[in-house]
Amino acid sequence: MTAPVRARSLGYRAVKADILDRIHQGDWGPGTQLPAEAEIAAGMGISRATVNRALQELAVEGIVERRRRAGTVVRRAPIRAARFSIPILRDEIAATGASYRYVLLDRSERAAPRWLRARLSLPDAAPVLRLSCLHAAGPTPYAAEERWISLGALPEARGVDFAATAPTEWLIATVPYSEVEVSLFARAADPASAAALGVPAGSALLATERTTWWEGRALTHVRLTFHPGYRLTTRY
Amino acid sequence: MTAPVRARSLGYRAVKADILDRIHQGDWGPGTQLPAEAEIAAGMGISRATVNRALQELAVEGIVERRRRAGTVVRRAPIRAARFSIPILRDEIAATGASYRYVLLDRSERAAPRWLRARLSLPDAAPVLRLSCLHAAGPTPYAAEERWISLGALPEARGVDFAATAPTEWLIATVPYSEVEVSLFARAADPASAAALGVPAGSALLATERTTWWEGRALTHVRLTFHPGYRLTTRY
DNA sequence: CAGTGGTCTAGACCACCGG
DNA sequence: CGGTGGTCTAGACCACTGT
Repeated sequence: MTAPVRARSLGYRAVKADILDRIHQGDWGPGTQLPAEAEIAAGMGISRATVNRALQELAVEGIVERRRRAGTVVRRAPIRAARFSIPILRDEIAATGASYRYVLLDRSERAAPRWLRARLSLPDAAPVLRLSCLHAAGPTPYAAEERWISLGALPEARGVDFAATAPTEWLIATVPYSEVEVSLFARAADPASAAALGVPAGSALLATERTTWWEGRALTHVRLTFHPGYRLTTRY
Repeated sequence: MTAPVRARSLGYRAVKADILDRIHQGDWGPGTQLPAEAEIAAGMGISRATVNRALQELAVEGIVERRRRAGTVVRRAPIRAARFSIPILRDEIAATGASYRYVLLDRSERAAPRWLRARLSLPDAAPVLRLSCLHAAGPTPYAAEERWISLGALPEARGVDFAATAPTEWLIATVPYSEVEVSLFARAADPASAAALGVPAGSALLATERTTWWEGRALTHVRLTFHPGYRLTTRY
């Protein structure tokens, strides 16, 4: 008297929802081996390709694990991979309804410090452009940006008016697709960031660092330090 | 004399790589409209379904944007959605090569405080189990866990020996699939966390909070506070 | 070796939406 | 309206891997 899989005939989304329902309701508990694609397809009166797409998405989402010959198995420990979007600040601030404000606080050209040379694989005394900026939601500081641009890789940055254009936006327009490493961590506000954000020095703040390469060559490194109370949130 | 798209005949991955190459190398810059699926397929001598799969993945990754009738367009600002994995601590620590150590620091049953009732939609005076735990990599503290379990939803938690089993692992075994909200933020170490982690109070630490529901009912809420220097990193 | 998922194909119909 | 992507189908061959 087990209920057959309902063929709602709404396509692969329905198939996926059906299977997910069974898993959620314990019908197919962790470790359970699912019927083969062909079997599910036959049972629902649909094509195998449709079942495949549904199962493949469930695999990507970490709900099931699939191996040739071994079949499809419900994962015992769901993969805890959360997807946090790291949007362009302008968009993120605009999405809150506040007006986006950008201020260039400082600009200087200098030789790359050692840690940066190590990070970007730059030669000794490589010239870099250092920018210090503030992104704000109306009157409220939102994030402080410390940006380093390799002038060896991007000499045209010398001629750019970063008081008018935020570095991120210039970079997106100049080198839109590139390889990126992002990391996320907590830091105590240093005096400069604290002043920019209007918080006491030493405050615990969320920060991200992003290094960008293009064709294997390091272009830029940036640290964003967010206002207190900033959170990244996601559901799944 | 433009080079035709190479039909490497290695399947949709090759198609995707081809298209991605063109985008990376500026051949198809931001805002460019790509040929229609049928056109690309014909040009490469392959099936439209294969092209579709390649383009669909590029859309999911935020490289291109697709709309019916309007076609496929290279995004001007790539979506910077980074995927950070939030693994089970035991696995994360084991992956570093250190031995995983778990300690139950405190356990008590009490009425849920107001903030927790709000968070979990609990009635007044709802009983909860509060656990305080430490996860360590060998001798080094790794993360402090403050866990709240709704005893209305999970009364069987009363009988569990959390000195032997970490709450996460018991929960995964008990309610493996559920709805989760995760958030990530920075906080100054309170005295208890600071003591557990062996750092000065007030240190800036990365923390996550996770609330878990099952069939619309809140089960548990946990805050993990990580050791100083903890980073989440991802590449794309 | 045999069963399973991975992928491709050729064709089809539909939903959407810009001109 | 007509072109585009979204999806399904039926069939096929292949790659992998447990038994």
